[in-house]
Amino acid sequence: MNASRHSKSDVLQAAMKLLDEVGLPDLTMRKLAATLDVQPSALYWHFANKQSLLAEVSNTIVNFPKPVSEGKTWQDTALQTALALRGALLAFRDGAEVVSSTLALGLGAESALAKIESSVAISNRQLAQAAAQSILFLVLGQVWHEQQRMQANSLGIVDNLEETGTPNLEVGIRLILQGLTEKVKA
Amino acid sequence: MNASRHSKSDVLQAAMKLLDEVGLPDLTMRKLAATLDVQPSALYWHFANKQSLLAEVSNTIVNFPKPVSEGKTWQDTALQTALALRGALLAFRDGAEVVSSTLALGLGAESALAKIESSVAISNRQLAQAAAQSILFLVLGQVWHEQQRMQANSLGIVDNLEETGTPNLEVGIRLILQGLTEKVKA
DNA sequence: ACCTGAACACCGTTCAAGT
DNA sequence: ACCTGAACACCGTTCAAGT
Repeated sequence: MNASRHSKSDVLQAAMKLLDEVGLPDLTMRKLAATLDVQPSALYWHFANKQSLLAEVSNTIVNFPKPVSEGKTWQDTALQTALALRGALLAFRDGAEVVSSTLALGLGAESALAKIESSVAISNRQLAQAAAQSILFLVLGQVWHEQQRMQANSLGIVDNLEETGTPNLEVGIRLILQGLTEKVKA
Repeated sequence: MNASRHSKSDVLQAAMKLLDEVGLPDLTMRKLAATLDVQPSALYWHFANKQSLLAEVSNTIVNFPKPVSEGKTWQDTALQTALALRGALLAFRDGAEVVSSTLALGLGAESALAKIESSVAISNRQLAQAAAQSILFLVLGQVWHEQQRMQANSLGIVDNLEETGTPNLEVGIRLILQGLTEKVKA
């Protein structure tokens, strides 16, 4: 089906496609190689190891455009940025888990934090950083939860339908922004 | 060294000891069996699978006493509860990752959320729940990050010494509590 | 520049059978 | 009640060699 050779970005694209189709637990180097009609060992010419591959997958997932800030309060911009991150994570199966792990290992996806942090337009940068981190973890945690439920539901596990996805997220973000606003006022 | 047979709680204890010694990636069923002088298959008499084992590990990790609330504002109690959770997660190697995963899969550790939620003594329970979830994800995300850095450092990876562990966490929690306080006042 | 072939050192899990 | 033995169906990764 495909006799030609592959570039690094071919492998990355195939990885993201496979991730979206089968989820993170089934995204193995061997299955990825199979989709490219190649031996597993061939992948190691393009990427040092699986973690590096997943790091680039993560970078691609969180590479969404930063919402414009014209004519909005910084609080609005920050909220929009957080929701844009949520959307980016939801665009790929298990996106939140992939990005969380990469971030925890310090291997990539830092732009997610950077975008949120730059949207928090207050002069106390130390405070802005703490708030941005909080928002980041909140979005990652909530979306991870949400995506896991999606998979559980698709597998027929009934899961006591306690649907509190987006509302809770937005409420949480607003609480942080509210706290920030008060703290800056004082 | 140990010719006697084992109970379920023996296995659980051994799992937690091994986790603390070698970390989550090396906590395998085969290695766990070896520490008990038993075949890997023996573990499956006690636990249906590895996830169930990790769920019980998670439950044990987050089984810390809820701080007393006498003579404190609910904001103080909530903060103390969050910090107690932080301490509980830090008490075991990779504690945050273990608990995060179990929570995401919906297999256990719900008491962590319950304790935080019950400390948020406001009448709007919907709001309290959103805030509690935010605090939970914040603590988990931050401690995960922290524990990963600990391991990276212990492996000699220099890691640009950007030490912002506890301070950021406490700041983030205070922001949420501040936002909550304002919202309740209004 | 990109891939094969073969191997190494592992995994989680099942299941019949033993005591 | 608790465990063994043996197997099944996988993993990630390395490395010499090929084109």
